[in-house]
Amino acid sequence: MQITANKYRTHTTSMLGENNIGESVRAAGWVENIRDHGGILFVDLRDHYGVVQVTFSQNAALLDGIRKECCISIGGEVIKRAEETINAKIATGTIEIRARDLEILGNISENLPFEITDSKATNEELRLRYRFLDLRNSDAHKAIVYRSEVISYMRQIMNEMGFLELNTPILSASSPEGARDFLVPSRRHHGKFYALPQAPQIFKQLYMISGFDRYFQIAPCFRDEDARADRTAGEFYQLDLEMAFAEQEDVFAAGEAVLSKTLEKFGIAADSAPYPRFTYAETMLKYGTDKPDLRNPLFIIELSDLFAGSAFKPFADKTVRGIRVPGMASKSKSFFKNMEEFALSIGMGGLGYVEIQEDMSFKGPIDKFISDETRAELKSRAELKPDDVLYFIADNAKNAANYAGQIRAELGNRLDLIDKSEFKICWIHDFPMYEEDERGKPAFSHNPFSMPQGGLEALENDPLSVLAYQYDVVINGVELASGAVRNHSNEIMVKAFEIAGYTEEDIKSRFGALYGAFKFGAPPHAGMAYGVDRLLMLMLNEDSVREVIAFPLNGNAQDLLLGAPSEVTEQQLREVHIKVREKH
RNA sequence: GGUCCGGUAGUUCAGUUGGUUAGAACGCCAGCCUGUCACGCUGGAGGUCGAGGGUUCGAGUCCCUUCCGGAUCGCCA
Repeated sequence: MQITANKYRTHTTSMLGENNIGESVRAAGWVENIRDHGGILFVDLRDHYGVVQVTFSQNAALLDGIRKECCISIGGEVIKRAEETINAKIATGTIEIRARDLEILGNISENLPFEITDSKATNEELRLRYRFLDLRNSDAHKAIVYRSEVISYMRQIMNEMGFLELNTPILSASSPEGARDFLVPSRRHHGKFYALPQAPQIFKQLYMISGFDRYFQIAPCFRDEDARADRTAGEFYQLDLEMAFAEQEDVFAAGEAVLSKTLEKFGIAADSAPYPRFTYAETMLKYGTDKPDLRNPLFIIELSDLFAGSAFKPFADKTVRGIRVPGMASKSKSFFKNMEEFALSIGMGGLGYVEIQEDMSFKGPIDKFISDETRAELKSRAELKPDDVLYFIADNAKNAANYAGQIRAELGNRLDLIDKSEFKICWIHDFPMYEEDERGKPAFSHNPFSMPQGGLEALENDPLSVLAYQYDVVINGVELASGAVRNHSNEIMVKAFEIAGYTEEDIKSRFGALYGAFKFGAPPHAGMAYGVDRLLMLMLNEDSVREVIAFPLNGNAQDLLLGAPSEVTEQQLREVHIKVREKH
């Protein structure tokens, strides 16, 4: 990190070391702490790169009025520290600067709203209001540097793989499908609006149709939907990629390459590629979710057939799933009671279980409803061993998988079965093209632009049985990427939309750009997009995406630092032909 | 919009069955201290207990309303 020496500094803290001993240097940064020992005072001077200790003795008056977090420039001599005063915790710990002069560069800092060295302990609202102070904290600061380095490396990998970084418009058209758009009123076109892109989807497909072979972009995406811990309000970044003349396997290979190389480069111990794959149907049965946390060793098994005509009403003719929990029978009564309470809290009717005794007999309230034959089948199917517990989840076909998934996740947490240091990656593929909506009609379940497996002919079958070339990457239960082989044929597009209740005219009016472009020869193409913020969150083992974004909106989609969203002047509103209605 | 949890000093929190002047730690201010690096020691300032209303002899504590924050469901093709 070389800098040009100027009146503020000759060295950054990272440039200072034992080879500077005896030199006259100048450093600039912020006062992290002042330790006053009477005859000698120590100042920790922090810059972007690190910290160096500065000492004052006879010239202590230089520090009059100086407070923590003042921005200063210090001139002085680099001194080797005595052996017993070396601080191994900092990179510059074997030296210090004996101050000769001091210049205050900005205002004297006011009392701080929170301690910089411990800012993460403060509530998030206050941190975001003073984010420029929060980001002085070395961990928060490093997260932003790390973000820059990771993104930069991903760019490098994508370039090496022959992808071109191509930009797409920010002011674009509102799309009727998907998330709520952020709208931008037009001044020149009365009553009309731009929309910020939810994703560069249409444009990257248009790039393919334009003959560009491989596209990528670190793309900002905007969605006016409520935030979550793993989902920022308003905007987020994707590593978006698209490939022409590509099949699903080509995207898997490219997607695995960029992810595994990035994880390796940054020292994350993760599964190496190729990543395990699960079809949507498999993961819904085995893990009860389409974003399984594979760190949790528990899994779900199908038991419905064993209880088809059962005397036990709650199981009879229901979808019944089981979860074997090894070696858990010794758990306290309250543990089982609390699990049942959890089950009720998520809407389940109850949560049955049996404990497996030493002699392999079952114990538990519902054992009396289980026949010897069923008991034997359960033992073999669940591979039961003494001291195991077998949980039963029974409900209608629609809810059973979801409930079983939640029970699996809850057991994993309560029994502390999840190794937080692990990084478990998988593909989920073969998503259904359609699902039933509230009225029992087929609706697109994910992306209407995906290619149905089997093409036009497959669309003649029961819509709910049609699979799409649609896939996700999941890490530790977080949906990290999503992608698809795109439909590139108008014939299939018309048919696919017809099933979901749209006419050809609907397509022309709503998705006219793609429909019109397909008419002139579109290449088969496929792609995917990684959530950059989520990936960084996982790599840094943070619980919230907001930790890896320099200036995130808060949970209510507000920027407390700049005060967005804000009211605007009447003049501004007039220019864009907007009248704000009274709130009621 | 629903559900759950929370709001007490600058910050993080404690506060018992409703009962004296609402506490601790860190930070801040003053004094002392020449080797600390979470410096130490002594002293001090700092509170509309989110807001409003109610019950009560008495409310941080109980009730109602409301505002704010977090998690979550809805939503996120």
